[in-house]
Amino acid sequence: MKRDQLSDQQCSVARSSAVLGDPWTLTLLSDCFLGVRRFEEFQERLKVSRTTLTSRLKRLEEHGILVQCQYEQRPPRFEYRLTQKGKDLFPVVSTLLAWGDKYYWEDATPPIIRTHKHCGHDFQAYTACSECGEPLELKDVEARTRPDNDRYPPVERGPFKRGS
Amino acid sequence: MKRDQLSDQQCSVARSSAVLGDPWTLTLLSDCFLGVRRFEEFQERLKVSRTTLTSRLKRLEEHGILVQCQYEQRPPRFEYRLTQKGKDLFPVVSTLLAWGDKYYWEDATPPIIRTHKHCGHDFQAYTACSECGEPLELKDVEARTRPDNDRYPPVERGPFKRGS
DNA sequence: TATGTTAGTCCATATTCAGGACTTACATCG
DNA sequence: CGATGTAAGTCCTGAATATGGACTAACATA
Repeated sequence: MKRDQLSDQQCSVARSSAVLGDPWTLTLLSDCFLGVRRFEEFQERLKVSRTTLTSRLKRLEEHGILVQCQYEQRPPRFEYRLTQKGKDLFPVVSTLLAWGDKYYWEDATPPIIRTHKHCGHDFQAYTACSECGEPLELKDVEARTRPDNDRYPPVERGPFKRGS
Repeated sequence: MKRDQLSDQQCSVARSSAVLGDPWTLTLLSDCFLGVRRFEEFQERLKVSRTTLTSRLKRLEEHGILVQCQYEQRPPRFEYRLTQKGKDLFPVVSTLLAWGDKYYWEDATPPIIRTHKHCGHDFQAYTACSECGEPLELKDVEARTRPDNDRYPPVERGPFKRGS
């Protein structure tokens, strides 16, 4: 299967991955959340080739995650901004960052520190249940596929069982 | 820059992306959380080429996210299981899934439904602040880079400002 | 006029991927 | 005994994608 066919799968992770699933896109989005908006700035920070950057920005635009805005008339200049759909990726990037901080910096201070203005503390993101607000743990989650989902049938052994 | 050099960057998202940032890896992990463990089963569900699957499994193993366990002596057969580091990716996959459910299924029933055994309800994941427990919102977060982080200097315009 | 800036495009080479055939090491069926 | 089946891969070839650097357009500034 090719990457763009992933968009047609009966699985939200597969569809999301078709758009976000490459190393530059995720890092690029992380930069968006830090306020980066311009081509040259992305290129300098990511150190990705200009062709690849162009294609990633285009894909994110096609999928409605970024919009190109003109910020100068003459000469015509554009920048990229997050749409609401893009802003809604904030939790994804935040949890990815939290995981990276945990496993790639361990006890050291991570390279980017974030403060929650609401409570005034430096924080990490964690994930919780929308219904009861408790932190989400793998062992408390039971997944089932919708009956008509023949593309991703349930696993025989049953999800989340048998130790490691 | 090449993908594996991302692992050396002063940015947790970049490092995480170096390992997870491709469409198959994320979908593969999602299947791991559904209980999938065997080569043939991954291959059949993901419909990815066998060579690519082999390389992804190898990478996840090298990074300590999966371990290969022998589940049968004769003939020797192996399966892949999540380590603790791998299980800690559950929030990442969960938020990615929540985003996909929101934007690719809108009001329809998403293809995979998850129940929180703790409270008994079907749920979606949301992300919160580790210090005060409030749901995390982009506008409440202020990010700063560690002073000695010359690789990812702060953005001039300041993070998270100026509307869209 | 010369140089600089921003947002790209173009091109040659290098790397990676898809899809299918093949392999190894056994178990089972007739 | 020989044929077929199964799981977990490897090997191969052609196709697609990425890299890095040069180049371009459309202006602004010195």
